[in-house]
Amino acid sequence: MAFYQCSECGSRKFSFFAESCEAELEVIDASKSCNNFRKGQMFFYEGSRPLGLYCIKAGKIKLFKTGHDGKEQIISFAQSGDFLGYRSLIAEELYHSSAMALEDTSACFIPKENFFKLLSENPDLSRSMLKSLCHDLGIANEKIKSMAQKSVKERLAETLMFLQDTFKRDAKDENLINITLPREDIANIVGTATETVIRMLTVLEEEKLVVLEGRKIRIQDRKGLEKIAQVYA
Amino acid sequence: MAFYQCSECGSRKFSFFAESCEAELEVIDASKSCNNFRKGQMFFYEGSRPLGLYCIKAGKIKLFKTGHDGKEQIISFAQSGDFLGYRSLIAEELYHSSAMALEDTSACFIPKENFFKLLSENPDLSRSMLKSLCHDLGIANEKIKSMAQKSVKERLAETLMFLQDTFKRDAKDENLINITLPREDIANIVGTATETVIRMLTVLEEEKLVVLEGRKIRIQDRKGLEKIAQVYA
DNA sequence: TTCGATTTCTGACAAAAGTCATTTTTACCC
DNA sequence: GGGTAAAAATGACTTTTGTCAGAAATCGAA
Repeated sequence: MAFYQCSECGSRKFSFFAESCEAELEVIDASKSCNNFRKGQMFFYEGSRPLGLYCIKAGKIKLFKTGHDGKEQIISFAQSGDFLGYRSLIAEELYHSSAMALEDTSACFIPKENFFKLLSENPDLSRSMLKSLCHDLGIANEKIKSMAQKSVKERLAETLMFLQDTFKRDAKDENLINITLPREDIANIVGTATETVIRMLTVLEEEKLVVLEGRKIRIQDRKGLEKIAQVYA
Repeated sequence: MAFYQCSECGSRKFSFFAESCEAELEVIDASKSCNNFRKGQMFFYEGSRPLGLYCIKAGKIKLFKTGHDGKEQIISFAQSGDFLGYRSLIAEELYHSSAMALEDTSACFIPKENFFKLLSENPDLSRSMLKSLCHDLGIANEKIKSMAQKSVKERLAETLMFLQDTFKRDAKDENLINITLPREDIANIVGTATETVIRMLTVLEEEKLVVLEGRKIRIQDRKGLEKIAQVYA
């Protein structure tokens, strides 16, 4: 397995290590291991014990929970520069969700002891994670409101914009959502049935808001989607 | 307005200041102000700028978001020992929710500069908040799954148990939910219509799981509720 | 390229939950 | 302690979304 130095990593600027000094990067290098994950491979499963965290170098990952009937609920995505699996680690809990690679992924694993040492020795890291968690909690609360109050169509519009924004980083065509998800996965973000997503996508296409290009989705009228999603109260 | 010293405060043991030393408590005392809020009074409104945070001495508060049609979504509650309004403060955002006293409440206000100073000087505070936020984010994600996958009846059962657990601290009768909420507020936690909550409560009463005592709700069969809520996968 | 499997799409129907109108009950205030 | 406004409860009906079955399209591997 190849080893990638943090100092050479192009994803570092997107990560919590963006501001870390050379000395700290060397400490991280000394404790980490680099791994490749094939599309479909699992990082961890709900209910298992966190032993550290992953810092994503390249690739895309979905984080999801599994309901009593086996249906997935996608909670979030991770991509280059993101930390993966740190929420449960810091909370000192078992994993509350599972993580699966959506494409071939390369990631570095930092064992928990080393990570906690970094955290206690670096107030800036601690502060930036604190800030990021507060932001994420705000997003989660907003999602709860959406689930409670918005229709499937509104939530789908919201989700399409979210996907566009989230994966625009290395998009060649910024209006073409830069991740290919089966309709089932989209349904598992929106929180509805696959058939309902399919029907609603057809409606959005009829309304000239999106264009369906096979499995890819093009955002045709972002303003129109925002209006439907009722982003503005 | 009376002033309460942190060192004398009975709620401190439930707060992030539980482990703070005398010296730190004096620093907090020096910067804070104590306030009383009448039932129905607002702490802050969605969209306004955080100027600090509240530490609750006594009383109960609801945190909620308002949807485009004016419907509230209750996000969480705060009670003695809880910090209020720190998520937006730390994220450096405008408030994403509003906070209203559900009963007469007494709380101390800590201005943001003083709080950030405390945070930067006290790694233990920072670490315990980090841990707590990670825990809360886990709860929020679980709620998203519930909203997406569970029926109203299942979510109501979940909510009743949540209310019992959350407010059991100074309950005289542990099976009687120790907070009186109108059905509308319960609906705004569950994420459904008021009439639906009323109907489902009737069903749960018919099934001998709860007893409705006016506006108060008694948990008759906790195990039965757990079964309905599908807490166990 | 072609086959086979998976995914997408469509239709018919069922179930869950929302809405609106009205009655009954409760809590609260003088 | 009675009157009143608010909240809870109930009923009828509508809308939204889910489910199941089956057809069409797409994708990926040989």
